[in-house]
Amino acid sequence: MAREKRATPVRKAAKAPEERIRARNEAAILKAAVNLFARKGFDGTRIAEIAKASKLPKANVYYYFETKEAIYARLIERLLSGWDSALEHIRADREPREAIADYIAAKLEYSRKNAVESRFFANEMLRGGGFLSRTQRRHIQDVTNERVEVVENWIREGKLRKIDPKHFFIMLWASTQFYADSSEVAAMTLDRTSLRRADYDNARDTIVDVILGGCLPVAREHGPTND
Amino acid sequence: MAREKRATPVRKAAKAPEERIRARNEAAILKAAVNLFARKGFDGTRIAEIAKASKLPKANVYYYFETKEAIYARLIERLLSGWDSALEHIRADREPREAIADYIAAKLEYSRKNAVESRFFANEMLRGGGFLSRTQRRHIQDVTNERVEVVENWIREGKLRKIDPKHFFIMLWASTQFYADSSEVAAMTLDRTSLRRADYDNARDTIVDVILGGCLPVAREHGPTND
DNA sequence: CCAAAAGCTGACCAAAAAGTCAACTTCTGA
DNA sequence: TCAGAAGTTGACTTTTTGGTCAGCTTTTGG
Repeated sequence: MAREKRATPVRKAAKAPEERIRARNEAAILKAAVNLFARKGFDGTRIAEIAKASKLPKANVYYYFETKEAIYARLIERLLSGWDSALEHIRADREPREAIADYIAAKLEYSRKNAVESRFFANEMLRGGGFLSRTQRRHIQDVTNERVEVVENWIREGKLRKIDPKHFFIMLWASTQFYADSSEVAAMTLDRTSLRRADYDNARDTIVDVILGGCLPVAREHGPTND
Repeated sequence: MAREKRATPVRKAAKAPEERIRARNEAAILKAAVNLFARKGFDGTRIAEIAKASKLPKANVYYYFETKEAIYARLIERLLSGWDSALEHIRADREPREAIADYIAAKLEYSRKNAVESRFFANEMLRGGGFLSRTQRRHIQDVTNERVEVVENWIREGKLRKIDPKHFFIMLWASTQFYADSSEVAAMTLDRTSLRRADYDNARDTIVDVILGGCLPVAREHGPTND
């Protein structure tokens, strides 16, 4: 179509992309699917369940997605695009104390608000991560290595104690991720039926406190100073 | 039907329990099952897969276990009986530095040697932990609370900084558990295809280093000073 | 040595799941 | 307005799965 579009009548209500039927239904399917995959994993999730949860006939699900794999792959892709967001707090031009505290807070907030996505990813890891493409693995490594260098710089500048940056990142990741992936265990430990906002706040304070105390070079004044 | 263990007591202890046919085959089934459950979860695991992996005909699996649930329940039970072993390092009569370091080392060693069981448990948590009985939940809470008291004592005695004991335990649990449950992510982070013993050793050193630095009261000299 | 108990298993079944399709309705742009 | 594209769906077939069973072999206590 080499013809330019002029102003069309407004009454014809050009629909926003999100309003389009395809976009709406695919979103419904993906939303239902991520919930089920997060709980039951890839092999444990039935297409019929996804259909029921998204309030569409099964045949309609097949109209939008060839296979269960296609749904899963789309979710993986969507998830990975947000992988790096929290890590962006770890920047060379920041003081480690604030940067690390912000990272922990951001990661925990993500665990609280996006528990389903976190669990979905955890499930994929339990499966062995076989669905991740070479490119996607590379991406995770690259993003991590980038931030490892920042930590190494901090150590070189004497702003951080001499610790292994990668295992340090794993600690941060694991400690925060846990509140999403294993929230039941966390709740049990805290004698609750489910986690409240206050629990996440306490988690943040404790993790920040212990991690900073453990990685900042000298005795700090952010804790009790009883000799 | 008549599939219970023998109705009449055995008078002649002919064979060692481990040598008995029933014990041997049940063990084979459970071993195959825990591997599959760990990877694919309860809903994703097929009885036929368990049969194939344990090199027994499917009907033979049913001879030993009524249902898939029965296999799963047995595994849960067996797993929980070993829940507390690592926590036993946390004793009031020990110095927190050594106790915590020993706990971390023991927990990581368990992650390395029993990765499958760890993943099995993680999968059950992802499912929501619905298979845990009230008694089993209670057990987890009791065992944890017992050790929380030890930590509270240490804090009261000034041997530990004032931190939330429960979130502290969650940190320890999460950081060590991660190397089993998400070993693929850990391996990716470390630019490896799979984790080696040296990686676990580095993990232990880093975790002990950071955790002790973050929870012991004053400037301390526990660092390995290896340079 | 033998009878009973325990163990074994191929073949089978009903239910559930995946996957297909043709006929239908709704939407869209010109 | 209207033709074709997009969307919808009940009904269908095929495949997989959980679970059963009758009859066989092996083990075991006496």
